[in-house]
Amino acid sequence: MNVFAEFRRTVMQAVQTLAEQGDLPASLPFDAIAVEPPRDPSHGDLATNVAMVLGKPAKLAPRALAEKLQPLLAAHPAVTAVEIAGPGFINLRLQPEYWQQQTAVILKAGIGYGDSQRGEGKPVNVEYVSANPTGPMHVGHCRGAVFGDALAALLEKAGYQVCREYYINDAGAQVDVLARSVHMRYREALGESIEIPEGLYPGDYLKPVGAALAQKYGDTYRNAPEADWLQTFRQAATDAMMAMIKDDLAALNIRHAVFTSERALHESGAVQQAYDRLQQRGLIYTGVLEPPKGKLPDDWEPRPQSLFKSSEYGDDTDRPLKKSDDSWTYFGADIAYHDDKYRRGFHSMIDVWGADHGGYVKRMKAAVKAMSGGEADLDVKLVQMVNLLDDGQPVRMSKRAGTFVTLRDVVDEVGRDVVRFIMLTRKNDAQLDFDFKKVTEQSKDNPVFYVQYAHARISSVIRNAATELPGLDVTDSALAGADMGLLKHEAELALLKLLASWPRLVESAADAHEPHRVAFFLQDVAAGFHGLWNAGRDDAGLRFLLPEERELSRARLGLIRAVAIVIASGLAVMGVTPVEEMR
RNA sequence: GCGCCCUUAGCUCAGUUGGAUAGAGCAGCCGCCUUCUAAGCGGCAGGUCGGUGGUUCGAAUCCACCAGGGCGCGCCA
Repeated sequence: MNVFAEFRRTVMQAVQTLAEQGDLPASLPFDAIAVEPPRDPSHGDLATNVAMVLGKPAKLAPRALAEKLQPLLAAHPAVTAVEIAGPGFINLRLQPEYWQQQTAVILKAGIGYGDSQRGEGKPVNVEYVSANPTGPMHVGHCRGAVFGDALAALLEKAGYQVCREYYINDAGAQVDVLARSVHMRYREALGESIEIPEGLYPGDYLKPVGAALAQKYGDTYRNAPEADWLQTFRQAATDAMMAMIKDDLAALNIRHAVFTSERALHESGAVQQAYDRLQQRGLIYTGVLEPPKGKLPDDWEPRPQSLFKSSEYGDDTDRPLKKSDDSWTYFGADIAYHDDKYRRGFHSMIDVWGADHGGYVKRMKAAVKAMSGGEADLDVKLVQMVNLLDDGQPVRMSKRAGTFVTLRDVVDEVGRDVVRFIMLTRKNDAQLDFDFKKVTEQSKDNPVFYVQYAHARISSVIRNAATELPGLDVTDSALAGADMGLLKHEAELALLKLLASWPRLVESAADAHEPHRVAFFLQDVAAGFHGLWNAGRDDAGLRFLLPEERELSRARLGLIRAVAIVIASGLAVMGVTPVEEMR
């Protein structure tokens, strides 16, 4: 249950009632009506802009409209006061009982608290990572991986049916380079002493792939022409690389449901079919592109190519689907891939890309719009760079010097939960510093620690309850039966109100495709809890465990368990495991 | 030259999709441990929301132009 959504319905019903009485025009637009927590808590529990939004269409001054609504809203049993403020805000105050009972709601819902039906089970496709299958994942892939996975979890919590998907770029020239690199390792495994030429992949991770091929084929392909072995080696190599990548992702607890191969799209004819469909719509022509502005390549010359009219769908220029030698461009295949998603029933697609692909966004959105006749929507989330630091000093990375930082290095160094949490502490389009020293520091500078510490403290209190209050049933279902009316302190009520806004946050974060909001929300919740904890130091009457007052203790244990549940629920979206104790 | 993103406290960043007096952490200053983990908490101070116009009841948020920073810019992937 979402408090704000519930009262939004109450507000709309009040407007409806006035309309039926003839006091307001019928069919007023409800879309812009919002019921929110007011920024300043002294304004009350809930604030609505209804009078200001409907003032103009109803041809009434906002404050006059608010006055008409006032008695209707005051009739709600939980409402204790309806105040009109400023330009026409309506502020509602609710009975403390209303908030107090949210404790039991949370305890009963458990980790599923905040689950929403906002998505109505609609399918959403989230494509993320999609690192080229040419080597292990490096730290640069990490943020997109975590972001995409958390976004997928967030959308699931908001009631969407989510497909986590990975696009394998196994058709370009880079996988041929991979195959040649593996052939070198194959020869090496057969006893040759080799030197990896410039332009091939030098990494040691290809040695076992070469060795396996040597085992399997002996020296069959040792001196054979490339045409004999390229396909076989390419397949073996990309399979091995994908296995390695899946392994790296598993270290982050990331598992995609669908892997789509670019090569398979070519081989099945899907690329050609997508091309044909666009051609039938008259969106393809043969033309010559303008030379690129700024830096003109030395060897630039005008050549006719197959172009897609992406400029008709918001792109800056038309884009090539085929190269001048008539082979497919990457974009050509990517259109087929998105067409394939659309045909699998996804009218809502999200792609998570690195920021260096920003120049590609417009054409891909244009393609999705064109293919689906405007039915499907693509949102591209660009994930900015991560600056790796160690105690404030930039970590220099160089493949040649062997200081290349892989995803696995980072996870091994600081742990999966830390990586996942930190990667979500910035909005996706802002750069992020990742400091090995700071992220493992146990202080409130470190948001992972701060939130985990709150959860651990609550677990500690529950453990201590056994000795302080012998015989007390501290299961959630038992605590839900406590007299929550005893939670009267201002700080307790403030914390309860914050917890009750979790379902609303899930929905707004899911709408905006912004999982980082969960991380910030959890820091607020943790701060509220730590504050309450310390209030018990100044005033012993505010402690959670009071042997003399069993019923009050039960209510407070219920409250802090509700805090733990909301933290666990948020961490679940982020893919982080809540801890029971620190170390 | 063009496109996209960014610009909020000394620093790092939020800002509930246009709401009321713009928030948090760090750094600075002042307090709080015989009590459930002080690994924490409370308080003070700190702002022309890059700039100028516009849209409206109302703008950090939307639009236009300008300035600064980042990324990208024929067939690469």
